[in-house]
Amino acid sequence: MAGMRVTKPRIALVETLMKLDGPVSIERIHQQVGIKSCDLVTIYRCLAAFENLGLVRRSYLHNGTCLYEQTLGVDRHYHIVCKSCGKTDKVDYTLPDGVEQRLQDKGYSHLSHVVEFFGVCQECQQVAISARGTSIGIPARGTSVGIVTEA
Amino acid sequence: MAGMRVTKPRIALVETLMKLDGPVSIERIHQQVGIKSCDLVTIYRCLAAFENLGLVRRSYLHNGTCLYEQTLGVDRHYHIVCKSCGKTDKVDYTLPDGVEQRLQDKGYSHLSHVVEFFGVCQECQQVAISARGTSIGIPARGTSVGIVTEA
DNA sequence: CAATAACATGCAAGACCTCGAATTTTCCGA
DNA sequence: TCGGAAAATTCGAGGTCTTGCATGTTATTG
Repeated sequence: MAGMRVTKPRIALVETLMKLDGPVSIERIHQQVGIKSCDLVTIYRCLAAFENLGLVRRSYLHNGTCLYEQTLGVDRHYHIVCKSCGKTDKVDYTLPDGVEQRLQDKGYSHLSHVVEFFGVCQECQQVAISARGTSIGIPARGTSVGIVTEA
Repeated sequence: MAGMRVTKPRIALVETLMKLDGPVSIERIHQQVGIKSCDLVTIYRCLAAFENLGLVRRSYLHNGTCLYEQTLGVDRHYHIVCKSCGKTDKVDYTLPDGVEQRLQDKGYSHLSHVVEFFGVCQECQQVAISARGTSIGIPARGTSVGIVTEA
C-alpha cells in the first residue's frame, strides 16, 4: 500500500471513478458515490490524495471549477473544454521537451503544469444562433445551481 | 475610447497597473489603488473588462487564485509560479503553431488557452530544508489571510 | 484479543470569485 | 449649463473549494 488506508468512502470513490470515464465534476462524483455514503469534503480530500499518488488527474472548466479523471492505463493528454456547456474533448498536443528541463536547471523543483484549451463547441454555437441576443452562457464559479450537466 | 467610460476607479486602477509590473494579486491591486477609493468588486469587474479589451492578462497561482498583469508593449509570455511563495518568473515557452488551428477546424470558436507552470523556487527549497518537518507552505484558496506577499 | 497510535471523516467557518438589483456617475445634445 | 439615457459602482447573497478541530476508524503492538 501507499500509506493510505482502505476505507468505505475510498472504495466507493474508486469504483465510481472506474465506472465514469473522462473528466467529471466533483458534484457529479459525489452524487454517483451516493450523497449519503460520504461527505463532499471527503471526496475533495480523497481526490487530492489520489492526485498526489498520480491515480487521478485534474482539469478545469473555463470558470475555474475542477474536473477529475482517472488515469490508470491512460496516456497523458490534454483537453479542450467548451466554455458554454462544459463538454470536454481530447486535444492533439504535447508539451515541448526542453521546457521543464530548463526550469529544473534554473533551480525549480516539484514541477507541474496546467495546459487547458477553451472554446465554444459547434453545438453551442448553433444554440447561440437560434437564440440571438442571449449571450453565450459561460457559467461562473459563484453561480450555477450545483451540477453542470456533463456529456 | 472603446465603449467604456472614464471613471475615477478606472483611472486609479490604470495608474496602479502601470506602476506595478509583473503579475499581482487582486487584493494587492485593491490595496494599492486604495481600499477607500473603490470596492473590491469594482476591481474584479474592471479587470475583467480590461481583459476583454486585451489590456491586461490573467495568470493563476497554484491554488487557483488570479494574478493580473498589464500588457501594453509587452510580448506574450508565460509564467512559472512558485507553489510556496507565489513568486512569478517568465518561461521560455511558446504554444505550438498548429494547435489552435486544428481546434478551429474541428468547429470550436472563441478559442483561448491557459498554460501555467508550477514549482518550488530555490529560496523556498532552502527555507524548507532549514525548517525540517514543516511541509512546504502551499497556500490554498480557502485560506490565507488576504495577501500573499508577492515579490 | 485489547489498547494505542495514526490516519480519515464530518462539521463549521472562511477565502475567493461571481452575479442581480438598486443607486450613483458619466457623457451627450439641446 | 442642464437633463436624461446609458453605463459603472456598490451592496448583498450565493457557489466552489480549502482548512482546523473534534470525533470515529483502521492498523499495529504487546
